[in-house]
This record gives sequence, C-alpha cells and structure tokens, in this order.
Amino acid sequence: MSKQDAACCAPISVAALDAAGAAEGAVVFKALADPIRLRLLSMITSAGDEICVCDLTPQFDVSGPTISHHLKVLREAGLVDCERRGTWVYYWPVPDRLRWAASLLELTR
Amino acid sequence: MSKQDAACCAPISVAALDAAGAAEGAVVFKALADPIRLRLLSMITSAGDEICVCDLTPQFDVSGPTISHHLKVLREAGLVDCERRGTWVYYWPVPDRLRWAASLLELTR
DNA sequence: CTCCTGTCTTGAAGCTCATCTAATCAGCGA
DNA sequence: TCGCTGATTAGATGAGCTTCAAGACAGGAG
Repeated sequence: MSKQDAACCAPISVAALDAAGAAEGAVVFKALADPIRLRLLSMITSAGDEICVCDLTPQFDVSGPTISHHLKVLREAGLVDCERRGTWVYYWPVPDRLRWAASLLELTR
Repeated sequence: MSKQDAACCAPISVAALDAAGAAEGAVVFKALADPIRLRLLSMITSAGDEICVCDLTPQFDVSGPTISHHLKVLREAGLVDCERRGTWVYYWPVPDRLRWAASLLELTR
C-alpha cells in the first residue's frame, strides 16, 4: 500500500528536526507507543519473512477486532505491510521504515 | 468447534519481546509520540551538552506550562535529565536510554 | 525583607485512543 | 447456491492525553 523512500535523514543530534519531520516521526512513534503493538511488531519482525494473523491473535488477551485495529495502525504508520492469500492474511515488516525510525534516535555526532 | 486440520502456516515460535519489555518500551515511545516532544528532544540532543528551558520555550506556539509538561514526560521516560542552576533550568540527553530505544527497532536484520 | 523574573504544579475543558460487541467482507468447500 | 471460518469495519463507551489559565515555588536584585 504505502511506499515512501524517506531514505536519508540526519540523526536527531546533528540537525534539529523541523516541524514536518517531527510530525511524521510522531506518527511512527505513536504507532509504537502501545505494548500490544510493540509485541505485534516484534513477532512480525522475528518471524523470518512473514506471519499469519491467526498466529498473532491467540497470543493476546484482547479480542480479534482489537488486534486487527492495532495491525491497521502499524500498517498506516508504514511499519508493516500485508496481503490476503486465500482465507488468511499475512503480515511482514518494512525494514526501511524501521531503520528510519531508529535513525531519529541515533546519537552519532 | 473443530476442523482445524489445515494449518494456515508454519508454526511460529519466538517472541523477541516479552510483555514486560513491551510495556517499558511503550512508555518510552509514548514519550516520543508527540511532535513537540520530538522537537524538544531534537533540540536538547543537538545542543552540544545542555540547553536552557528559556531557549526552548520561544521556539513553540504553546504556553510555558505546556513546554514544562512535555519536558517532564521526557524526563520521566528517562530520555533527558535536568538541573536548576540559579534562575534557569538546564536539560541534557541520556544517551544510554536513547540507544536502548533505538535497539528495540533493530530486531529486524 | 520585598519585588521581579523564570519555571513548575494544579485543575479543568476538549479531544484522541483502546477496547468491546455487532455487523460486514472475503474465500473455500459442500 | 448456501453455509462456515478468518479477518476487517462500524459504532459506542470509558480512560487518557494535550492544552491553557491561575497559582505556587525558587533565586537574584534592590
């Protein structure tokens, strides 16, 4: 769905973030600011290449629609992407986006 | 219910991040999940060693108490620390905490 | 001591978010 | 076609967050 490059960006400690960059960064960090979404992302990134929703949902004590909602937030933040194949839906991480988020916190001066 | 013969995908394993780690990570990312706080952190980390509140506040269109509140959130997340010296209060970053947050996003290889 | 400046805390209003139930969509098999 | 299962969407509710105005606190100057 979403493909943005947003490739190279100065580390936060070298150049102060402008308002636009801060707004985009806030969207990504807001998507990460929930324990369930962090665990979902962790499972997705550590699953090798992709993982089925039906393997994610049983790991939590919340309803299916709630998991679906959290996955949508991660998707709209550009951190993961998904595809339906037959009955099941599979999710995988978007490494570029994860690296970009991490680069906002780098302290390399 | 029955009929779960057809497995939808490979058995997953893993959970790189446990519930406790996810909860602590969520606190840190929640602190980063606001454009003003991201810009504040950016200014603090790019200020060399430390920066005065009086240099931060005029950069934003919100009131002083609001800036103070956001700085408190960053402080309670362990991302920055501060000290009053005379009339003014100075803030500086906590590199270890920033590196730890970034490391949570590097579980993608 | 008293006043002034800089910063933080408190309390309340308005908005956003997490979660649920119920309903809907998508695919498979009989 | 109909019915079943997996996943998402829609609507509602309660909790939490952002913001400001007003007041409190700390330190320096007179």
